[in-house]
Amino acid sequence: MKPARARILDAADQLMRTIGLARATTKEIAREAGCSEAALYKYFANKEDLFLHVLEERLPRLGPLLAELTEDLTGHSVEENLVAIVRQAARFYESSFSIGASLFAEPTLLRRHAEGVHALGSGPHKPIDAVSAYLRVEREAGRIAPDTDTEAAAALLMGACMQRAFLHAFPDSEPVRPLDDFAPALARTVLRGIRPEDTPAGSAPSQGSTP
Amino acid sequence: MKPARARILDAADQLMRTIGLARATTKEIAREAGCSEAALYKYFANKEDLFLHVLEERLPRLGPLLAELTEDLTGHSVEENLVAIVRQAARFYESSFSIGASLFAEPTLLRRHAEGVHALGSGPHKPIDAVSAYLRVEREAGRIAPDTDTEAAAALLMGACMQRAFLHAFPDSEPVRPLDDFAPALARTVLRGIRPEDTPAGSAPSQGSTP
DNA sequence: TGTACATCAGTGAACGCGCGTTCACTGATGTAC
DNA sequence: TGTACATCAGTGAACGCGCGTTCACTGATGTAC
Repeated sequence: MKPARARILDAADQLMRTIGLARATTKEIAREAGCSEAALYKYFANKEDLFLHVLEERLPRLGPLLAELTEDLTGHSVEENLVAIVRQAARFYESSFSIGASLFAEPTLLRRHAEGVHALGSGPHKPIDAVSAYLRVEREAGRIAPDTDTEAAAALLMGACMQRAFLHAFPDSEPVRPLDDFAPALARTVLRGIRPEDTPAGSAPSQGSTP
Repeated sequence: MKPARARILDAADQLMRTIGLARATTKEIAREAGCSEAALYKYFANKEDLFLHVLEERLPRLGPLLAELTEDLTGHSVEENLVAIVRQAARFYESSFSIGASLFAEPTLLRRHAEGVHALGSGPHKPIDAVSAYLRVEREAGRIAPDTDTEAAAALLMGACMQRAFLHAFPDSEPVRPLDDFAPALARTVLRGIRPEDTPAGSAPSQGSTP
């Protein structure tokens, strides 16, 4: 049997995902962990402290994602890399969205969590930054357009992944597009754009009111 | 002075945005609305009922956004339309994100809200659907590429707007890119793509392992 | 090996507080004659 | 106009319940001699 502390963290994590942060009471957590309520206070100062440790120790890290980006860049095409990035990101957001979102119900907890995350030099903008950094490398290498707004491209890709996680977690919602279909579609759209084929690559599609 | 019912809804809406759903107690709502706690129960069956009415009557509608899309399509360029869409969507998500997110702390409330929204024929996928529908019109008109994946393009644009709202609501986060900069950057990137200029428009950038 | 004590993980039961909700009530406004 | 009654918006005070937290305790395991 796992040590009690780990069981408590697992239980709290599990309950936050199922019955929600608001209904994850000390009684329920203790029941799920198979211990007494008093035991919670042997390992954590109070309930908020417990939740902060769940967030720190149980929320998926985006380190692996970032690692997958920075290595073997040139081994594959840009499109292949983008597909891999989108797949990873979509999974990451899918596994962390509902817990992350529920923090907005308790701004105090959210703030404390944000401080902790900030102190570790991390933050919710990190995935976008990482993708943007990857794209800058590709731009230097001449594998994407030299005037590419890498931040915008990264925001588009990561945003779509996060929104997909949101739609997935929303009840009674239509099933989301399968990842095997979603990831290539995003990569392809960002890479090629939606401009009609006969438009010259260098010209701006809209010129405003120039005569 | 406003009628009591409206003041109560305003107070609850306000508190959900500031101190959060979890701390928006009947006592606080009554205080903010300038009435007794008992008065809440003259207008709403219980606290959950009150919150559901806040969501229904105080959350911004996306009707205006949808309306702005469907009229005067051809009066402007595709890029101009996309910029307008992104601006509207970003504002919409910014004003509804924190309340919407906090519902994930109370899955029962979220489910009830989802049922209500579903019964009205709406849902969180509606903005994406609306943008996708707009893009299909442009595709029929030949103003964007005939093989455009309109759903993917819409998911990219709306996702980036929602993620921006998330980053904006997250504490201690770096300031988000101003809308006047953000909206044109997204529109331009989706329209043009990030492919290098010398790549022929018709050819697929990656061909996999074809010899 | 046996005995006395120390350490440690964990508990049952109680605590007080804040919550959502209800109840009998009040004072102001409208209405009939 | 005055009087008696009805309606209505809203309240003060209390209610019981569930919550997070604490306290004195227990039984198992380790340790010294």
